[in-house]
Amino acid sequence: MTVSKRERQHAILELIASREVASQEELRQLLLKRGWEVTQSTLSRDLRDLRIARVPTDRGLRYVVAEGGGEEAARAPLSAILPQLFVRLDGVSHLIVLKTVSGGAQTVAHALDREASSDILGTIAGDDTILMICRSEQARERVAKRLSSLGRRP
Amino acid sequence: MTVSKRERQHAILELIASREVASQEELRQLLLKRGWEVTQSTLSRDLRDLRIARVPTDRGLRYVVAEGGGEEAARAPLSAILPQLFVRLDGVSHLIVLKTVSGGAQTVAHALDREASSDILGTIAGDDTILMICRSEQARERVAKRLSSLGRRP
DNA sequence: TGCAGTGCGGCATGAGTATGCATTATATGT
DNA sequence: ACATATAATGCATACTCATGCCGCACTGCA
Repeated sequence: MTVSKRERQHAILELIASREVASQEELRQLLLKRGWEVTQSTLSRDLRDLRIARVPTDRGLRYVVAEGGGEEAARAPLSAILPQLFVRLDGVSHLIVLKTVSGGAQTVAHALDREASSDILGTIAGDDTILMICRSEQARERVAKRLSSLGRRP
Repeated sequence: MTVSKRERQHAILELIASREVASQEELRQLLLKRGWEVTQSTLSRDLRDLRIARVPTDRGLRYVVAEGGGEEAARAPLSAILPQLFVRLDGVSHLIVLKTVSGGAQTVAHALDREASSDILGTIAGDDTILMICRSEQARERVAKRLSSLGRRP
């Protein structure tokens, strides 16, 4: 019964939103009172589907709906995404400006951040442009060289 | 060593912010590589202190920093929000790059703007990174010093 | 009507986390 | 410096959650 699953998950969302639920067993009891009889296993899967997490609060662990409906951006390595998204690159002083295809900046910036290069202090991304702050001009040259070659499609 | 606890929790914050961590055991291994040797118990407590939760994502369960007060934090002074959101800071020339937990950059940037320091020409914030343009290198040093101490959690 | 395909959900159990208790380190008062 | 109060942490274990496997219900199709 697909309908019952949907309704149950809906009930779960309402419960989580309206009270403090600390465990799946507690949630199970609450659902029981409303006529839903399920096992902890099912709740574990429901909570996964609904992206509901158990977060530490002042009053202990509580289930809450994870924000942002979950993060975006595939966690692919730079080498995998850059050839697809790279447009061009330029630099001056400690700075590099990297252009990507429209909407690609955040993805590339995250990939860059994940590499945690000491040459790069940080990145700031808009929609299709990334500003990278490098530790020095030498660092900038190294980074620019590497990104250029990575960005060059295979 | 009280200091070590603070530093360790800071390291955890950075790790969580920059990689996908699926379990406390995995986190323990990562910390080991950086010279921190602790048990899972301690990590459980650290994660509680830092309000880091394990949320379901497309790629499985991952630890993420739970969002702080949100609206509430929006008007709080820098000294109140920075300890919660600060990850690390670095600077070069006239620039400071401040890393925050995911989604924290806008909040911190607003707080910075509200302080209207003449040392800072302006700020640009992405999702988890803020670029601050300072009036001079001396100004940069002053600001960096202050932010570092504010960011150091109590 | 019979059969393959798909999804849901229980059961059992392993994976993963939280915590009471005891110990050791650190801070505070005299 | 010594004694006492507090905080930090490890250990062992109870608690809680995630998941492989299996059966059942339903669907589409020949």
